[in-house]
Amino acid sequence: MDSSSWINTSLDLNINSYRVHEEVTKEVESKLFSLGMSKFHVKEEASPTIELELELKRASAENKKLVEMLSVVCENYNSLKSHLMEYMSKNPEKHSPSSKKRNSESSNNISKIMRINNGNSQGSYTGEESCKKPWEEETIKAKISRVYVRTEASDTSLIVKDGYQWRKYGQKVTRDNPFPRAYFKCYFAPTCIVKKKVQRSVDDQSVLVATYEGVHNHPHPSQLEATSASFQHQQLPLTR
DNA sequence: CGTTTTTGACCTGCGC
DNA sequence: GCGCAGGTCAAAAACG
Repeated sequence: MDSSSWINTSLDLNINSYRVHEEVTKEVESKLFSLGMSKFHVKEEASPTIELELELKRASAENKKLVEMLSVVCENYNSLKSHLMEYMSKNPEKHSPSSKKRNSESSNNISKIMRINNGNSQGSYTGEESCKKPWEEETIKAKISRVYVRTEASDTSLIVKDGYQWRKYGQKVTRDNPFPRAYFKCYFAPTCIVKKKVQRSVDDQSVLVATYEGVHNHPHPSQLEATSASFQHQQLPLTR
């Protein structure tokens, strides 16, 4: 269980709630635009302005409600998480890794994350995923996420920079895709069982599709660096 | 010389 | 049961 991914998820939820507000605002603005009104026109024409202001107020109220709902969901989620942790610590033998079975890519397991040119794919999951039942331990272990990374079409390397340390253990050409698929294992932590498959997209050759299986049982290397840096910073006055 | 990557062989699950 | 396809292993090659 990677606690950092849980934290990130709740952060994402907060971001999503922020986006709700942003989207509502944009929606109202686009409505204004479609009606052929700039912000200046709104000031000039009284009756549609009132109507729009009312709509904006209604949207704001709705947004506020959604934010509140999200915070409640987050609270419930965190409480469930702590219950799960408690349960797992009491029954560790029930959570040993399952036998080597092929993980079927069931649709409810897959979250598609589109990221172009950012090179950072560390544990970010959709809100839908964050609401998973905590008792679905196996599902969490087999958690599959996809990351799309745009690269130079001429670049033939299958390297997706995400901060983690990966060791390539195989390459295969699959039937549905003429481009080879590379298989990687995370070796940042010896106990980490996360795997990654990287293959060039059939539709767009400049896009690399990285499929992550499992959840890292260690923090992201960049977080470790930050932690050790802050630790050193705190230690400095003592070493004097 | 140690580490990483490559690549062919082998294993396993699934569909017929 | 058989064949196929995807996934993994491990020896050899490449690299720093």
